[in-house]
Amino acid sequence: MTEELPTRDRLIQAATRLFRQRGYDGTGLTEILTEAGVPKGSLYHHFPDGKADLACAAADWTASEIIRVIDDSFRTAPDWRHGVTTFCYKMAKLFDILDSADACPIFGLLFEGPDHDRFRTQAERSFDRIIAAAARYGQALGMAPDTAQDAAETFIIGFQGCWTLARTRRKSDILRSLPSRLYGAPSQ
Amino acid sequence: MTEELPTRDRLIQAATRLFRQRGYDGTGLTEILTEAGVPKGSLYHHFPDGKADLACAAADWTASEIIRVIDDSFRTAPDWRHGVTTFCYKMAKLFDILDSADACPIFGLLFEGPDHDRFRTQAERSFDRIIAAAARYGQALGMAPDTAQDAAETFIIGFQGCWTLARTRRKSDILRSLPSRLYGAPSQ
DNA sequence: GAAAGACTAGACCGATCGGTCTAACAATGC
DNA sequence: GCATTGTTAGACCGATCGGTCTAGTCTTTC
Repeated sequence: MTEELPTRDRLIQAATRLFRQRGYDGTGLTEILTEAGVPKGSLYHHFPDGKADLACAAADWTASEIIRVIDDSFRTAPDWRHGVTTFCYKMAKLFDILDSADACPIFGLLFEGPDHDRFRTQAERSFDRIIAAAARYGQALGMAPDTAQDAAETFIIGFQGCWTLARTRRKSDILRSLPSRLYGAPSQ
Repeated sequence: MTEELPTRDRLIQAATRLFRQRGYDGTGLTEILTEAGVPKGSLYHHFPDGKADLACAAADWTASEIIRVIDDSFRTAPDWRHGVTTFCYKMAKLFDILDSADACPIFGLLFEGPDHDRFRTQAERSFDRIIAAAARYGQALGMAPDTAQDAAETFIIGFQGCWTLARTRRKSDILRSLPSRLYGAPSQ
């Protein structure tokens, strides 16, 4: 018996994939429904506010996935740099596996969408969750709370910038270059 | 006599503004035309491929504007860090003047649009122009060519990441924090 | 002044858009 | 078996979408 995802999850995952490729406004509900194999009535049942609800769920889900990669990368890391490096290598691998033209739905939410403030708040929450997850590992590795928070922010800022440039150039090596950019910066 | 912009420029600037706020797919031609005060026939005259042409022109124009800020920031800078710092302060000021929810159209192009590869190529070109402009100042300040290129990439990667987080949090201070993140990184 | 090219103007078009809504089916509890 | 709740199903709707196209005006050249 094939493991079948609940309807709601099928919608979220289909939406995540399509929002990644086309952005929020560039993705029509019909495409999502077709990919998820779900009728329209079900969409509004599970997400009463429709497309916007779905987008926020997609961002939450994506943040959770990224946090999972952070967990896998930092759990056994001997130091911060090692954790960051492992994360970048894992994400670079994902980048190669997925179509490299795909964006992250969290970023996409920032740039578009009718309900501007809602999306910005959702993006903020998603970023904050990711940064907090990384900061916890910073602390576990011996950093003071403020230092860990700063390090985590810088890491995620840099990662996000690298992801964007990597997508532009279609080169996952840019993701792998993040640790040396942050921790082996050129001297003045 | 009021200085009146040529039609083409009016279209580009209106598009730049609206793409920034709403993204490519979230912005309709009617809105652009209304804001620019230009009829539809003119749009297709100046931009035969329509909306996509206009988006690419908007990205080019935006890159030129960013390069202008780089020029203003680095022209009299005594060292690299000083140039980066000035740039960040100028952009933070712009961030406060403009609606902070606005994105940069270059980023927007990456996440959406029907003609995917064209937009990616355009974004690549725009980013490369910006990075090259910064790298030239790195060299003028005494860096070896490779080092200057790396420093410029890291700077733009970091800036772009900071811009995104600043937008999420509606705090221009994140932009101002970039130099200390890059050049005063926490030690391991 | 006429011709050609550049540019403006806006009606029209088929397609897609996201949301609404009614009907039907499935699951659970009594 | 019936009632209630949860969930699926898809037709329908008005609005918006970007592009096409014809007609008109303006500018330049001969």
